[in-house]
Amino acid sequence: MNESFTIERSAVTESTAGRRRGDDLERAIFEAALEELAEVGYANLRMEAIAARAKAGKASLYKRWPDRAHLIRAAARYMATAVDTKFEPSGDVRADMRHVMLRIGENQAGPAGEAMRGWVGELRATSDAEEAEKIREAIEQPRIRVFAKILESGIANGTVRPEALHPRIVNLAPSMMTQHFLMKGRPASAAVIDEMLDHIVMPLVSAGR
Amino acid sequence: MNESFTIERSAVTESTAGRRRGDDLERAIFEAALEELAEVGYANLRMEAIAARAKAGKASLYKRWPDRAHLIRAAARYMATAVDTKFEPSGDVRADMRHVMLRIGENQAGPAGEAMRGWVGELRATSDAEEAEKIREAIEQPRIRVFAKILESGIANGTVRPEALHPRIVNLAPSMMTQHFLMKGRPASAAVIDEMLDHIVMPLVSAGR
Amino acid sequence: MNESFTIERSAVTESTAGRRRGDDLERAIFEAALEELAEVGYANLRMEAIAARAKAGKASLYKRWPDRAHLIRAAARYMATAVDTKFEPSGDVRADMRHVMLRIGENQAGPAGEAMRGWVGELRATSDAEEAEKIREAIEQPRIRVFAKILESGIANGTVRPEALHPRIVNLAPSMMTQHFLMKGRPASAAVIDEMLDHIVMPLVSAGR
Amino acid sequence: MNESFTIERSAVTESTAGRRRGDDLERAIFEAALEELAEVGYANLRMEAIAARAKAGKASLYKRWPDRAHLIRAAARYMATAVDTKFEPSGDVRADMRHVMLRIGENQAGPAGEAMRGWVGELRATSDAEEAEKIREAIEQPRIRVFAKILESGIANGTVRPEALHPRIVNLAPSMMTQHFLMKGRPASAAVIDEMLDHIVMPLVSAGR
DNA sequence: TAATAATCGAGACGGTACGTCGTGTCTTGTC
DNA sequence: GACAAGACACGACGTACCGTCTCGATTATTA
Repeated sequence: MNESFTIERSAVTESTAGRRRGDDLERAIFEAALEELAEVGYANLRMEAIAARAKAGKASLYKRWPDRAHLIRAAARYMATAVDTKFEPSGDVRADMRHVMLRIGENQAGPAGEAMRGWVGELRATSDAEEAEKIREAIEQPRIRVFAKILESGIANGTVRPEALHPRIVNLAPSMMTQHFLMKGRPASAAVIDEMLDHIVMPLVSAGR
Repeated sequence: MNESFTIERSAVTESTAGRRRGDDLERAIFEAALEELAEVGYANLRMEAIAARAKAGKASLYKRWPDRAHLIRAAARYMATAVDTKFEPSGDVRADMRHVMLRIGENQAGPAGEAMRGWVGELRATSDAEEAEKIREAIEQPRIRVFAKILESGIANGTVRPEALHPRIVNLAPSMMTQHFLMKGRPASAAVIDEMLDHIVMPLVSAGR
Repeated sequence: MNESFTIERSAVTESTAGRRRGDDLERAIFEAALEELAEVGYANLRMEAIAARAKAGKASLYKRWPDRAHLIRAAARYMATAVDTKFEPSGDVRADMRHVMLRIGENQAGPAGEAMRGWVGELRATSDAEEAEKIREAIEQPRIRVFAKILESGIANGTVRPEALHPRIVNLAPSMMTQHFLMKGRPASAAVIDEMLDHIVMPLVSAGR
Repeated sequence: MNESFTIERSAVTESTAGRRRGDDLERAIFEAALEELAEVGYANLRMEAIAARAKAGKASLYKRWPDRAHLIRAAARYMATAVDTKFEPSGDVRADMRHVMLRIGENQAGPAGEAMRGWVGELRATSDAEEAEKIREAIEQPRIRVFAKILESGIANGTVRPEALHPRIVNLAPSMMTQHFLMKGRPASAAVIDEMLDHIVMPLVSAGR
């Protein structure tokens, strides 16, 4: 699981001795929250456990975020900045998509997956629709951009038909990954991803049939 | 929201005067649970509120189901028996799919949607995978059957290519409905359904391209 | 502890096979109640435990007595009929008193003691004063009579002064037994009884000082 | 009923604004418990009612005392510190005893009486005998000391015989008060106290017969 | 002797209080 | 002044027992 960022950051944190403040403290809380999330899942997440693991007071948590939901969303955003890095298409559309989908799966297996699960569980039509929309876009937009780039490279070399750039199609692969993860409790395996590509995505986007 | 079944059943229930027992009581609890679910959502659901609305003791709830999750799953199953009735394809594949997808959306707007949201929120890779699989199949199977029937009717009249019966494709439309509902907080509108059909589903299943 | 009456009566009960009714059942409940009382004490007494031990339904208990308190009072009365038998004074006032006080102590060590403890615990100035008075008299009267008889025999042979028949003095010895049992949790030992007699009771009642 | 200490203390409590903690809170709970005790009696005492009256959470009660019994014992000790103040004998033994016995009666009519009733009701030979002994001594010792002082003053002026200092005799008057209160549900009246003194206590302790 | 009524055992039920746990607020003392 | 620690008010949890009620089985009474 995403151990990498934890180690990397904690090195920074521990360099500052004594009592942490401001951003330093915030980072420590995020990492504690994400570790808890990965260990016990959103449904069993306790604010007290996060505070204890971060060696922080509960007040320091509630000063920054009004409740568990907001804290986890912020933690998810914090993590996303480190994870969703660049991706350069190779030209082989199927291989590129497969690669990105596998990476999405790895991400879902970590705290990010649990964060999304919790977010979904508390979402309602009556909730603050605007904020929900923002968060959803924050999750989807980077992925859409990556898949759009892949498709554009395919259009450029003639393997993808131009109409495939329709947003509904561009978003199809990550949507299927999300749906699989939420409903089955674990990310799609490589075999399942292959099926998705061969029976759904590639037939839809391929040029010259 | 699904008031129909409530009225229908309470007629049966109230015919038996005095203290409710066994199935009578179970029905009353289910209906109270579903009403609460629709009103406050899974995240704000309280066992005490269900018991109070059902005019039952908490012990009567805990005697039957070990926790909130089991109760809601059972309530969802109870509801499903009344809702997922037959559907006869007309031969017009797109119209039939559109009709069923709209009905799925209506269903998601009621307690069934909140039940699924709660179920998803508590699902984890480490949870009892077997039971989760059973429940998921109980949700998906009836829908798969309906969509398979629609596609078969299309194959019969030559509007659908035979390869479209692949499970991954058959399950595509309901999956997109689920994904939309979970991530956006409300069911897909008619316009969105039209886009799904025109850009994703119909191109994939249509014969003679 | 008072096993004797239990064995004696259960012989009668078991002679009647099948389902018990009426007085037979009532006796079985009393004995179950007294056994429970001796085992767990009044504070931990459960109606369900009594019913279970008596192999009776709870309704059979509540049909006869409105609550735990009434049941235990009735059980105590039932037991008293067997225990408070006659006593013939020997003429030796101190020895007679000592003997009766020891018997009171034995009685307190059994279910009767727990019954009294429970009765005391629930007594209040605002409670039904009339019934409380009746019960208290039912407990005290037989004892008063015994001690009065002892003192009368002492007056007859000149070892006791006639003024000792004042009710407050007659009741003194059993009162001290009761007080000791309630406050110390166990009946007065023989040594304590000797002290009571030598320092309190005998000096008060003895003639010719 | 002992309103005096309530007012006196609450003045201290209310001086500190905001949320109460530590001893402040403890005092508030004690006073709430004693008021409840006086109103509904030990048998009908509910932890939730005490918490509500003290405007405290149940957890704050259970953090300090494991159960109702311990809380009430602590409350009784708290109250005793304010009540069992000094008493200086006048030399008139009968008048002094009468005065102290009347004060004991007043005390029994308040929450202290209900506390003792509850304590007695839960006492058993099998219970923690050591703690029970401690509590009993805490109740009796101050009284014994007062009565011993009275008797000593009588010995000094020749109205009391020296042998009257035997513990069993010294404790006799308060024991009779306790026994009367427990068995009759209300403290001994002045008339009853006079009888106790004239027929039991004074004859036993008076010198020169 | 069979039918009928009463009583019983078993235990489900609605309700209340329990003792525990987690939330979000607030206070204290430390850095 | 921001922080760690944790006490606090609140409220839901899941459990235990109360006193009521329902059910079918057993027993006594009447036909």
